[in-house]
Amino acid sequence: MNKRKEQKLQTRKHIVKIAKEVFAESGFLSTATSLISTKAGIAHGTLFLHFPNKEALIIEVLDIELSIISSEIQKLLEKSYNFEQLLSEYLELIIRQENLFSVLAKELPFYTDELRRKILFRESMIRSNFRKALLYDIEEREVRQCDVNAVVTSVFGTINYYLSLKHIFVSEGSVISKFKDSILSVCQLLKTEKEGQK
Amino acid sequence: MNKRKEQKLQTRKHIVKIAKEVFAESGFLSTATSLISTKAGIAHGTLFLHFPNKEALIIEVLDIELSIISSEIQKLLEKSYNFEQLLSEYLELIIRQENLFSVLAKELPFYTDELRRKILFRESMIRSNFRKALLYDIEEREVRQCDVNAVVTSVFGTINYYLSLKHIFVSEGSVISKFKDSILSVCQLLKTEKEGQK
DNA sequence: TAACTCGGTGACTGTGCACTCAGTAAAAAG
DNA sequence: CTTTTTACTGAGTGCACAGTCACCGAGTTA
Repeated sequence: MNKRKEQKLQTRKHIVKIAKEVFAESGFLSTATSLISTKAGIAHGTLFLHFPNKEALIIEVLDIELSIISSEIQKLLEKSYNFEQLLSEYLELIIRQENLFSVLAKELPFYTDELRRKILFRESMIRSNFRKALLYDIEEREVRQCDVNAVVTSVFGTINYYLSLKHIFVSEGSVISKFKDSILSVCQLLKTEKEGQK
Repeated sequence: MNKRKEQKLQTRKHIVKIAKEVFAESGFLSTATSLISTKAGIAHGTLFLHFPNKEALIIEVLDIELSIISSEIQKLLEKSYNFEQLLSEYLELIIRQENLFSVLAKELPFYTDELRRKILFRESMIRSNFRKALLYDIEEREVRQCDVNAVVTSVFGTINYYLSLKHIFVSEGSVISKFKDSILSVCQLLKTEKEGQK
């Protein structure tokens, strides 16, 4: 009862590890399960012994990735930055996992409801933190009055745009790195005139 | 030599007409050619008699649609609006063809180079007009100094975001209608303090 | 009218894919 | 040692889809 369970667990872990790599490289939707099994050095059937179907594997991988991201975000928030610094740090976080973020941005419209809900749920939590930061900045008179929701959506939309068309904007390396300053430049518009007018 | 050519032309036109409808409804990528032939009331093979492959049909349909959009944009430009009005009119234009725009926003990352180039070429022309309008506004002191490119990309990114996730934001009807005011609210940030501070 | 042309047909082919299942060998249980 | 359990195998199945081709029949030409 020991050696077998141990082995099975190892195989499962190994599948998840390889799947994570392959998915981040080629996307969840267009990656064939047979590719994962080949890369993992196991039979195709073995995959479906550990996961009832492809989607279950995707969900497993995604849950792991999303919780890692969430905990990183949490760390950022504890430093209680203002909007601009929060955005800057968030962009750095994306850069570190840009392949995955890019895949999600591209494929999100085509996911099943469950997958999409998971992703959008995390995103909405992150957004609410950005809203809070912005509202605080406004109270502190660091930032002009504005439609907080509109600003946050605009920022997320812009990031999403760069990520989903990543391979058009850069042939290799990070899009977000390349356009970080451009994305952050919106913050200048937000600032009250005294500092913003440059 | 007459009746046949006539008939052939009619069939071709009919295919394009039906394809336009089905593609706008279900997207270029996920629409099966067999569905188009069924809806058009012709044999599956007939389709490949008029078009060498699926992509050729897509290109035909897309070229027609894009040129219609281009000419509409041209009309807008002749009225030489400022940035805010131009954006407002552009959003109205999108609303009129929102299904098509939504499909393009979603699928763009997955198109072949040729298809993508066609779409991005039109888009880049439209963007350059937005840049011009914004630069003019800045000269006229209607608008603050800002990173023109960043602002335009941000606006297009936001629109793209709403379009690509349309079915999440609204169950039916137009997303852009719903969020038009929100998208336009960025223009308030652009305005010089005298008017913008509200 | 006979011979030929050609637009249209739809069953068929090939491909890529998720998922299955009878069989195997090694571990666990008796 | 024998029986049972089980992780794993990989050829096979079913499906969706783009694209093909031998054939048909109406239109055109001689």
